[in-house]
Amino acid sequence: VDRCVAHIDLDAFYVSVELLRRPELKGLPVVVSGSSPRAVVTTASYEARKFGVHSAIPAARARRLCPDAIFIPPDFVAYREMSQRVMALVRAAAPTVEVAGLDEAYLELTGMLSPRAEMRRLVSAIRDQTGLGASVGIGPNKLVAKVCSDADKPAGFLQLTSAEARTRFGAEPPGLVPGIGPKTQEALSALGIRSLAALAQTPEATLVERFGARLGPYLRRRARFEDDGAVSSDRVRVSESRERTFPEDVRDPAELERILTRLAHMLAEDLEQSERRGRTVGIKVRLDDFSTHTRARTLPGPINDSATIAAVALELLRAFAPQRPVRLLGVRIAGFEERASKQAPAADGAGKPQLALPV
DNA sequence: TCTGGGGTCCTTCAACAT
DNA sequence: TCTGATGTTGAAGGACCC
Repeated sequence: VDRCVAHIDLDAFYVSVELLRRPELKGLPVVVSGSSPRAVVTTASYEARKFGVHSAIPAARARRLCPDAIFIPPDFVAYREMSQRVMALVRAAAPTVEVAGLDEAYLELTGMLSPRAEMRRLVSAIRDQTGLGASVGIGPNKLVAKVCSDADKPAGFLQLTSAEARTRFGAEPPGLVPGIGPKTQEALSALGIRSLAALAQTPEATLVERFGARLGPYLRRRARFEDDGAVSSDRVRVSESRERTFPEDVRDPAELERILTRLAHMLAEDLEQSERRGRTVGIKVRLDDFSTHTRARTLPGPINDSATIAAVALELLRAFAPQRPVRLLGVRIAGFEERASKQAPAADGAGKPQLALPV
């Protein structure tokens, strides 16, 4: 049975939602980002990208790169609402859909007579009913589908086999492929491996030696565009957190405790509303040198009240007693109790190893 | 000049159980 | 009883993703 998977990705999603409300900005460089001195760009319009403004760069740098850009603060409520409208259309197009963020989804199309036509219809439906543009990739697995949707945007539509993907992207750096980030790419480069083709041809033993028994073979499979990961609808949240980066580092312990208490309340509010309880409460502390530290404690039973979360979090913070100015503080809960579950068979599709690479 | 917020999952290590 | 292999849990740190 030949698999067929599609990946659909909304083009410049946040910016596009903003342009629906403010069409007079169409054609201009538009950037969605927070305004704090430490904010980063969440999305840039294609006009802004010409100036080198991309997601994840500091907003201050974006302003220098493109002083004429229109900066708009993010409105996640609007994006979530629009995302739900789009995903309803996506789910109507295939029985198995994996939503992978507000602006993208995988569709299992195996066995479908005309996947291309179906995806064309879906893109049209999204455009007609929401005004948003989307790019589509189709392939024998999620990896090929994802790389294809990315390669051709905006308004892309690309279908490749694994062999075709190897040919087309062989000269690209390994980081083109999802799952190979900056650290891994750097480690590969140190081995002289600077392209997907080179990675695909590297003996497995070499990669195992450097990256371990799981990550090594995984990297080689990625470069060969092999992927047996399942398109899985029902994914359950494993943890939930609230965190804040301060405009300026905070040293005062009392101030940190007030902030942590507030974060605990925000987290608890959500948990109580959705009637979820967890056993593990943790904190996250990022210091001025950007080192990140976490501390956690598992309680005898599940809880979700703000008093308990705050109490545990404060204890953890006092025990950690940061010795440097703090840039970010967060609180997290995990270990949720089973939800009145219709047990799923946990049909795992091959894990995705990721490894810490010293140096 | 730095580097958000919300997540997932992997690895390592220690403690403990079998 | 001692020792080793092996599994489970929890904690901490990281890599990576959108």
